[in-house]
Amino acid sequence: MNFQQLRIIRETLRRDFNLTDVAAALSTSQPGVSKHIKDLEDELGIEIFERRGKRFLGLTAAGKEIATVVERILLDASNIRQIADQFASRDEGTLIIATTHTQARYVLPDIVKRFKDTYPRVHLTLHQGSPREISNLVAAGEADIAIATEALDVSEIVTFPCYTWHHAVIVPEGHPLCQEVSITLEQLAAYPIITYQEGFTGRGLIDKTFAKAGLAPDIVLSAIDADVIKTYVEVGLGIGIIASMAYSPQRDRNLRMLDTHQLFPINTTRLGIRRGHYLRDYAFHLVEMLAPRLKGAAIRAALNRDG
Amino acid sequence: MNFQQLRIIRETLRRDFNLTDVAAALSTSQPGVSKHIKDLEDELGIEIFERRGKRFLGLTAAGKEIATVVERILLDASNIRQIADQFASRDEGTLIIATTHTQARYVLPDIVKRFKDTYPRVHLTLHQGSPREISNLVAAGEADIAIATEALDVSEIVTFPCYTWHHAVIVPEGHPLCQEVSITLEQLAAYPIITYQEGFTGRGLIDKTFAKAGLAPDIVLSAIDADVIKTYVEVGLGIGIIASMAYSPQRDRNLRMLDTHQLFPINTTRLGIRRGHYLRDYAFHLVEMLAPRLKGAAIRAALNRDG
DNA sequence: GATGCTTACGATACCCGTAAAGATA
DNA sequence: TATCTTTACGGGTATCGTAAGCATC
Repeated sequence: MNFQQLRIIRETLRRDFNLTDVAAALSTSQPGVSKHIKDLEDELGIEIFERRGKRFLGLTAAGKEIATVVERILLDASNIRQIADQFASRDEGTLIIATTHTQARYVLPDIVKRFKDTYPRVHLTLHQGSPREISNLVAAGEADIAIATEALDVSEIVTFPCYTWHHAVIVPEGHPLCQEVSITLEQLAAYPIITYQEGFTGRGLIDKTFAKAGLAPDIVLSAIDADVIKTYVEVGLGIGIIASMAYSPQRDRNLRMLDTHQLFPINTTRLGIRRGHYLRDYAFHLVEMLAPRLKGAAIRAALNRDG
Repeated sequence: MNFQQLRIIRETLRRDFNLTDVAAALSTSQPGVSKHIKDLEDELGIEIFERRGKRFLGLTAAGKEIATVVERILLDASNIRQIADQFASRDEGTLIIATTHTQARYVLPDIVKRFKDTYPRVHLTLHQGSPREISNLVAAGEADIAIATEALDVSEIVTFPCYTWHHAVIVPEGHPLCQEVSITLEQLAAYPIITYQEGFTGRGLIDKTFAKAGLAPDIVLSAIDADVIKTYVEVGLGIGIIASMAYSPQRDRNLRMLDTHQLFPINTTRLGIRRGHYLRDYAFHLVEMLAPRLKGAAIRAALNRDG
């Protein structure tokens, strides 16, 4: 048994049992991949993969149990490298954050700037994606930290509350709703609405809120990001519901944000880290910038629980 | 990084940083060991071991963190082999039990017989040793299951209650205590006493019981096993305090066991398994024979908690 | 016929063991 | 001086990549 064999097992799962893809992903030859699998199966005396003829279809029962252990070994192997890097150069290295448009555009810029100032020698990478994509990146160990409001509840990932926020309503300058002192859901539902797509930035809670009130709002456009929403609110397609931090009086001069704190429930943006993943000290500092309440030691402990 | 390097790291800790011993233990050459360590340190860019000149003294700070991960990787590697064996041949394999004299001599024979009948193709090995030795064997992964009343409370080992028992007093036929209806600690303390050594078969509880009653018993002989104790009770050196299951009316015709249930607190014999260790199905059956209350699924869950 | 896996084979690199030298107690 | 580690070197093996062959879709 060697690490290359284990890497091949893992990659075979990720590449949907196509050994040609596996070879490409690990930048080696396809026959080599075949042989490694065969060698390992021979050594263990069992078949790890289900086959029809020469095609690979999936895992055997034994393969399923082995796969989880293989994942853990490879995670630990990368942890050893992380630990070494940590001691070799405390303030130098890489950090990959996977996050959504909302965070990347409206929340992270300040924090990233502070982080870069503190750790100029850390190579910080941001990966933007849908909550689901983010979640997969972190679960696969391809990103260190996920920051999102949705879709982080998978078993491989430990999440921590980061900060809370509310949805707000935006309307064009001079819109009738600007006159109202206290706005109700019924009033909102009377207008065409532009907001996030299902699965993005708390859309689920918006739907639930209207449904609970027995209202069927007319969603004329669902977008992935607040910039698109604002654009169409400006042209008068409807009123917008966005995360409040996406509104800035300076930038959005043609728009008004209405106080609707009481209408929609609280959203919690969470950060997610892969269970068992070793994080560099500077990563914990970033986490503390994001959520001052969270302490490095507590996070380390949570990451190693229930391995 | 490869597995041989990791094995060498682990063995270096176990052999107290003597590379010559490490080479012998892994049956390879000492220069090879040196080179592997150097190669790994170069690859990681840090020193794992503290050195004075050419001598190895201990782990560096980085080495300490890495060592725990190395342990886990090697444990998982052996788990993969176990899983493979499990699927290759469900009722065939090996099982190593580490236990004390008391268990091996008076409790396990029946269970071992039943187990051998059920699983004739499993190679069952018993390792007898002191509680401390047993504990080390299981923690090092050299035995699968520990069975003992003492010394299993180390962090690497998960323990489960197995069964409970009491200490009993044995005296030679015709001893004055045989006349007494209800015996007190004071009466016992009036005679010379023969019992277990410190750290064996509940000796600690015996001492505590007398101390609590303000008594200072005269321990004229401390032995490791009940057979030695019984021998000296027979020759009249004193009265014996042993685990009740060590007495058999048939075998021990020259001795009488006195009912002292109420005098000494309950002892619990526990079984211990290394945290994260994968056990074969037949091992769980043995556990169920030892403690019918314990269920395989619950044990598997406990072994994987708090990795 | 296109895609995907296995077998065959030669070059390379890695790993191991022996021998000798150097450091430490 | 005895013990222990490092350096140096040669032989063997494992790994890798290319090329060809064969199954599956």
